[in-house]
Amino acid sequence: MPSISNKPDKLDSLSVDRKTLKATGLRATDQRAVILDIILQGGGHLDADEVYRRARQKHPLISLSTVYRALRSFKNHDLVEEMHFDEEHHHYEAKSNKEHHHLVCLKCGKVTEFQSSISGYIKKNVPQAKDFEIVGTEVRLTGYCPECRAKQ
Amino acid sequence: MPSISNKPDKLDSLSVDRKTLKATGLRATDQRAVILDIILQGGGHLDADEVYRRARQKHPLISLSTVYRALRSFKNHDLVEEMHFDEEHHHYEAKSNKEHHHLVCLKCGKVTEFQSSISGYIKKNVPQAKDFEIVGTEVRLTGYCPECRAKQ
DNA sequence: TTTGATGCAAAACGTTTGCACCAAG
DNA sequence: CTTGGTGCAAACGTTTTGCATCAAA
Repeated sequence: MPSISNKPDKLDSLSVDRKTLKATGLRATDQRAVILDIILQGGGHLDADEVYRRARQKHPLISLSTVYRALRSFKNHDLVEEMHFDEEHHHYEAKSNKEHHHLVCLKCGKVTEFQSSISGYIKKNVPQAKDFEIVGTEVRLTGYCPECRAKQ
Repeated sequence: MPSISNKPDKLDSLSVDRKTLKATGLRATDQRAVILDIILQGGGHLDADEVYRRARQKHPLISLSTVYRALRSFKNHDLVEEMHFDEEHHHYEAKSNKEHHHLVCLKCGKVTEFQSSISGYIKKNVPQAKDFEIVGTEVRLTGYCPECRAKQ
């Protein structure tokens, strides 16, 4: 029987992250486990600086370049996806098997996910896409979210 | 009767550009006429540096900041659109009234346009988009173009 | 013991800005 | 004349890199 703990599953999820890292062929350092955890638990759409800010709470000595290096490494190993919601930053989210896309509010910046098989629609309806080997579909709708529309 | 010229329509297109600029409320400087011309004739998908390189051929003293300022101004006045094909640069293309999207080859970087009313499809099929006021639809398919697939 | 990961500082990158000047209106 | 546009250099914010050190395997 494992020891009793009143803490949430922080240690557990970090040890899962360690396993994920090893399984992916990366070293299971504290920093990378923390960074991976933040992205997996973080609800997606975090930019590098936000990851850095959250990571420092758990691991105060972590450096920004470690965050960048980890994110790039995770991206290359298909653990996370890099998105481009605005022109200034990259945003990162956990790789998901379900095709989903994003609505970006131009006023408040909020990002809303939705699922839709747009790539299927495109493959069926776009002749130019026939000869292309499509590996990624990024759909980004911009506009104004219900809240911002109401406020104005 | 206008004077005879064996040149192509360079002067003509530049003077059209001047008219466009004035009609838009901008000053018709040589630099801006050249920049606008490059984008209008350039087949789209140029980044700021490429515009700069081409502009220097016609107007050697032009500066990079002038290019950036012109592009921003054109964008704000809806003469051009700013696109995000990759993470590093902005790309600019002439504003078109027809909805079109892009296939980006991950190998050679070539960008292929296609037309498709994806926004219509999304408005019909995505509940989250119902309450959103959509002003822009950017679809970016990544993959490998027929040429690169053949070579490999 | 090997090699990937780290922290720091410095550099690189695309882009923007302050300023004095110029030129279109 | 007025005001928007220009060129230059310097600044900006984000991301990358060189290097010596560290620690996972």
